[in-house]
Amino acid sequence: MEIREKIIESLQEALKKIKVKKYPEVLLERPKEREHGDFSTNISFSLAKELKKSPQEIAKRLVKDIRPDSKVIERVEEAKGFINFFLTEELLFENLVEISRKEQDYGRSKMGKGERIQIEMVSVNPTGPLHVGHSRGAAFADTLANILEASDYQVEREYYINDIGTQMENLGKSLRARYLELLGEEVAFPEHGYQGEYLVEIARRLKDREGDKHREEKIEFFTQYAYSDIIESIKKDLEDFRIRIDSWKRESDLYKEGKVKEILKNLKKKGYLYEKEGALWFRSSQFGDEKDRVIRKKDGSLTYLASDIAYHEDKFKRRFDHLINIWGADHHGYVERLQAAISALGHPKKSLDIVLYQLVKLSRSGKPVAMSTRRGEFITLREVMDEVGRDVARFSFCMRSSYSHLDFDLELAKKESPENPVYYVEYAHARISSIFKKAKEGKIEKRKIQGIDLKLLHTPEEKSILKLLALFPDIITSCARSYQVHSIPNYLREVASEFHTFYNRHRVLSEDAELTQARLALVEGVRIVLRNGLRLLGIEAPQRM
RNA sequence: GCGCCUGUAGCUCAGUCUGGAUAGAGCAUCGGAUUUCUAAUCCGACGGUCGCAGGUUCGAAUCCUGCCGGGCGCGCCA
Repeated sequence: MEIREKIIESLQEALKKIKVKKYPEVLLERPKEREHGDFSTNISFSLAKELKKSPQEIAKRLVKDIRPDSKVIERVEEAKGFINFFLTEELLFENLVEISRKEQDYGRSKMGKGERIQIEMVSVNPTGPLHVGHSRGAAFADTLANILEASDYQVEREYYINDIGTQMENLGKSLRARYLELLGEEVAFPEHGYQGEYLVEIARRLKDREGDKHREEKIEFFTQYAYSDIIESIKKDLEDFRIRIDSWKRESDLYKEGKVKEILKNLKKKGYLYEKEGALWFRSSQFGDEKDRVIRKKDGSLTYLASDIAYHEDKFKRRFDHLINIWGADHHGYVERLQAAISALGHPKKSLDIVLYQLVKLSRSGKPVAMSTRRGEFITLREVMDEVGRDVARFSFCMRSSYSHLDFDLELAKKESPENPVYYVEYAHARISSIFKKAKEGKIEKRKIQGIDLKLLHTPEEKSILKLLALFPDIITSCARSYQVHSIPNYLREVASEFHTFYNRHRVLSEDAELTQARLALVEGVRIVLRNGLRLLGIEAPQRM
């Protein structure tokens, strides 16, 4: 049981002695001031009105009735109406033992109860390489997936490939133009063509391998060729960025399997489709969308919405308990209509969550960098990895709320790299590894934690560390609840900071053999938490730097 | 014009969901610390009308309304 729950329980016991119509929810917060305890609650304020007593009075009364579980709560105090809880040392020591016992499992919880969640992530159109904007979404989604897995959800990560439509035709036309160019023919570049250098390279590879034998080939051939080449490079990029994808779903398969037709039939049967001005419309406004949407155009071709609805119905058929889509904020206009479709199909609106992330505002030395896949102006994920490194990129992209507009300056990220938070955290880990190496060299053998007198850890620095380490599971569950990840990097920074402070004031390896053992146990706890936290971010904790 | 996100220290951002105690970090700037397990470190100082104006409340960065600035989106495009 979490510490938090234990405190809440003891408070609820005391609350029973006070008669009110409705008991307010007990909310615990972490006070900013150390003297306000380890946890505090403002519950007496919410009771004040009904009881017609001052919060101070109520708090005092509650404090008297709280029977501090001596194993958890050292003491409870009333202060200006707040109730402040101070944790016992024993609890923190016990927690350290638990960290050491659970090791890589410390921080995991049973929150999800094995529920199946599918996360749709990245899903970049296969018309060009992944660029830096996509990589924020990828890093964010992958980390969120890791967090949910650590919270006992079964997660499938899926990449949805829009591999049909006008864009693919334009891609084929563009490759054909580049190929013919290389063969010395003069061709007009297609109007909506993709101008990026990568297509020239694909054309060159095609020519080098197979010469001019595709001169008369149809567009379809070039589309397929470009598609395979690009999707392979996307897979490689994701792999190198350590993004795991479990399932690749192609839009064209939905058509082949007849699922789009099926969904139209289904919607029609339910009466959610109607003809107007030669087109077929979906009554999305009935389900909260601002207006109805076209699902089949005048020319008979289907819109994206058609296959998207089919796609989501397909997801539900695959029996997930919950769906999460991670989308760039530029797609937010699409959220309502998809939610409308989900409702129309009879699924609870809550079964699909769409988490948006704001796009990265990329700059170089303060100058904005323009991004456009079609014009071929972009910084690729590959370039970011080469330039600032995978770990810096992943950490930076996850450090902020997905809702905040992230500024990412390439030069700054490089220049500041020695002071970059990710190195700060990694450095703490490397220092600890170094201590253990040194201990080994000095023939100091770390004993089992059960036989160590942890009471020797009594300095303020040691206590802060113990308290902070105890919060780790809480941080993870709150991320899992909110579908946000930025508390992880921020928490790790805090852990590293407490460790560095401790390190500068105290020695781990000393003449005092007992104290040495206790401190080795402490820094081992820090090491485990840092490593587990970094793993959630997809970053390997280094032994040395 | 409408919709979504956003505005907190010189810069980049936590905190806003669930109102609470003196609004927190990092970077930058300035000053200090090492005969010691990694100085990619530590300690200290400086720095705030929480965009503006109202409202609700015992209490507002947090909730409500209006306004202003920034980003994104708003097609029978993809």
